[in-house]
Amino acid sequence: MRIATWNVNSVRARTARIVDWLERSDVDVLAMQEIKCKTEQFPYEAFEAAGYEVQAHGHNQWNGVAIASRLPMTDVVRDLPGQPGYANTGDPVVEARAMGATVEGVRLWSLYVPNGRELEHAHYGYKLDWLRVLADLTATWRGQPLALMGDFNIAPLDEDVWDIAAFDGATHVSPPERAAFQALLDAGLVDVVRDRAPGFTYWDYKAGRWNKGEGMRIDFVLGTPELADLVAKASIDRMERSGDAPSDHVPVIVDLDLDTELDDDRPMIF
DNA sequence: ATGGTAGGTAGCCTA
Repeated sequence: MRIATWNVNSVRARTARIVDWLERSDVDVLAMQEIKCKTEQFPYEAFEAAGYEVQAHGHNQWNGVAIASRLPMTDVVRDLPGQPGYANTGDPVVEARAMGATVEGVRLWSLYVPNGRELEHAHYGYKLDWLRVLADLTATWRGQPLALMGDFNIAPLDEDVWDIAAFDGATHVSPPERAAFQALLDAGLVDVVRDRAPGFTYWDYKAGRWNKGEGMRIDFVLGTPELADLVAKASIDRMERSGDAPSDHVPVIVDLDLDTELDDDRPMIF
């Protein structure tokens, strides 16, 4: 089974490009982030015509996640249990940043971690709170094949940005953010892509970052040991950053060898 | 060069 994650930066702005990529890449399950539309606005028909069922979760023009699969999805869950909310003013609102589904006995989450904006911004504290909840949940999800897939908006290592000196005082590389990412690993997850596929996953539209090769590695697939045991291969499709109207992120792909025997008697934990 | 671009939306917000 081939699974992938991709911050598509508006599913409606590049529907054909995404569906074409899915078919061409022989992907079974795609976790999308930043669909930038309401659940009911998702372009379901184009995906269904290509043989993919879609479960989407979007409240408005911001954020939004979805999972497209050509294998049956079960136990679809929207939002993290206990997911913190955010609002610039007024009461916090739980944003559409997480959804889970089970495919072929593998629990998958599509996650869009808050950006953080600036170190002094309330959004930054929100980001850290969000990651704390995710780490606490991760501890309860252990013992099953599970992958957290998405845009984590954190560059864990200095080499994950084009020039660490350019990030002095910036989000995505600050020690608290990196500690929050490490907490996910400490909770039992493994980055199943890093040792198999080097390179960046995101290049800002601004300042010609793509043309200058100035990217960031902020999209990840983090798996439990049970998931990691199934991984045969991983890759980053960096050429998806080129061409006509690309997303600023590219797909991250993981191949799972499901011939490896799974313990079907083990109960799934949500 | 002290900055850019892109999407959703209809005035700006977000990244």
